[in-house]
Amino acid sequence: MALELFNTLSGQVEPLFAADGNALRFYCCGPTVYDYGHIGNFRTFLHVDVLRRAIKLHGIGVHHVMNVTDVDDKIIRNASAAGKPIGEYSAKFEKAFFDDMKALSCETPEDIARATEHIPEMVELIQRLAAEDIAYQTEDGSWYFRIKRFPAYGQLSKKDLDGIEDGARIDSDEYEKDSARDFALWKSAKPGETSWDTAIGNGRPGWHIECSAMALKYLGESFDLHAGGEDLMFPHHENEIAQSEACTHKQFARHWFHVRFLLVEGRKMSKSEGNFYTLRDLLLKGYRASAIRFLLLSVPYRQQLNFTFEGLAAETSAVDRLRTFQARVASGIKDGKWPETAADPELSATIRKSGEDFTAALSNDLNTAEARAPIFDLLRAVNTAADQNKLTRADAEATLAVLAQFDTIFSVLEDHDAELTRNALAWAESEGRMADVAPEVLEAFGSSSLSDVDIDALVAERTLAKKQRNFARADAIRNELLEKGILLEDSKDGVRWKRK
RNA sequence: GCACCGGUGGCGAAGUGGCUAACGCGCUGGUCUGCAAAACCAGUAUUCGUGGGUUCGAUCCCCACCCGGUGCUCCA
Repeated sequence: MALELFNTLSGQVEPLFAADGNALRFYCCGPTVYDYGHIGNFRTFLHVDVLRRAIKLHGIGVHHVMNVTDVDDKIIRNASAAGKPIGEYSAKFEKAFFDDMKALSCETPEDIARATEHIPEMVELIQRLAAEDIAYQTEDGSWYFRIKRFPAYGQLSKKDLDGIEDGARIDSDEYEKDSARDFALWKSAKPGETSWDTAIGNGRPGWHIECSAMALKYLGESFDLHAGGEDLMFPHHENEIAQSEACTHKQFARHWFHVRFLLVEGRKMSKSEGNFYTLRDLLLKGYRASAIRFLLLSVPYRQQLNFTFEGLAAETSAVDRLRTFQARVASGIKDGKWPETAADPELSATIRKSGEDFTAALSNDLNTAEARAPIFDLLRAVNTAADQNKLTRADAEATLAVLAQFDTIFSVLEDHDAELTRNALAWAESEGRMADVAPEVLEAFGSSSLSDVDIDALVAERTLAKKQRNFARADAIRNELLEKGILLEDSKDGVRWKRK
């Protein structure tokens, strides 16, 4: 089934394909590295991750480029406040960003392009625009894009510029622009600010030009898809189109993919609302990275997601159930528990269908909500069969294959959660943020927490007490461990424990 | 103000002009257990914001209204 995706440019769901018949070339607007990434940022990147995984699942290669904006007003402001060069300042948050992406199991793009490493490309682009009289320089040395010279302006965000008042909102240092809507390509150097001395003057790039320059460099003048958060549609992406197409006279990106903003507890996430969360905040509160990923992907990308702590708890349970199920089926194969008899045709068909339904839902404009359903259908059908001793080895293996396919997209079945929480704890320690750590997290993962050896010893003591039918002692140990975040599970194969 | 999106069970959420309105979480009951936990099973919306209309038939189409959210400026 062909992968179909909504295209902001056309306003329609369209088949997605690689124009060169080989790899699908796409660009995603990445982070501005001035602070730690928040869950809103990651909702976008997570859905872009699903997009790239879905493309690959359809047997199409990907060439994914993501930029890192490592120079802009906020970085300059924050770096200067911290008394650091902007490079040192932004490097810290760039590393944090990629660590977070990894924690959320996002695949790494084929190319990561930093703005500061592409100044010559940007300068060249501005020169080409200047040659066509589309870029012009103002008295202070800044360069602007003359929107009047690009009639298609507004095509992506469906804006009719004629209806917008010209002359509104004139910035004090932008008074020289021909039109208030003209946007900056290059900002002339200000005293004390980082700048580059180039053929078009001493200054630094405007925000939009980096993406045009880098996309054209890595993906060519015309490529398949361009992605980002919904807020970037205007003006950022509109400006990218204008700059690039005015220069190349070719269509920039064919397909545009925009991810909607999320709400937190029903409101727009903002620092003033007190509902602003970075990934690290959540990990320190004891929420698992896998549950965060699963929640952020639970609602299709074009739909507003309401991020709540109740939802996070729900997804934690859901991920646990899937993992337990996978372990049950896999260990049964290992132990030779599932007979190698003829498979029940009905069950085999159900297993096959769940895989098909999964890919069909995904092909349908990446309907991640719909794609989850068949996995739980599979879980129920196979568990029931296993309970009734009707699960065969062949069906068990087929089940694992479907789960693996599911996980090529959702990527939540492998459990790295404890390790990721420990990493976050280590970070909090090094940054002096221990006050943000929830007591339970400290209890379960902190330096004073029980070691595996301690736990095993207590578990052994409890098992002995149980054997002696000293249930009071056994229950006391169980409660003691529970208070420290250790959950015991008695099974026929012995006692398992896990950290909550 | 203009524009856009949404309002489906306790919560989240999919979906369709007409079969029993997915799925997850929760809850209730059951199996298991020394008791629990975990796991598993079962049950859990005669109904899809309100009022009209179109239609043989609407949750799904049209109109109006109410509510929530978002964009029009930096933002993923």
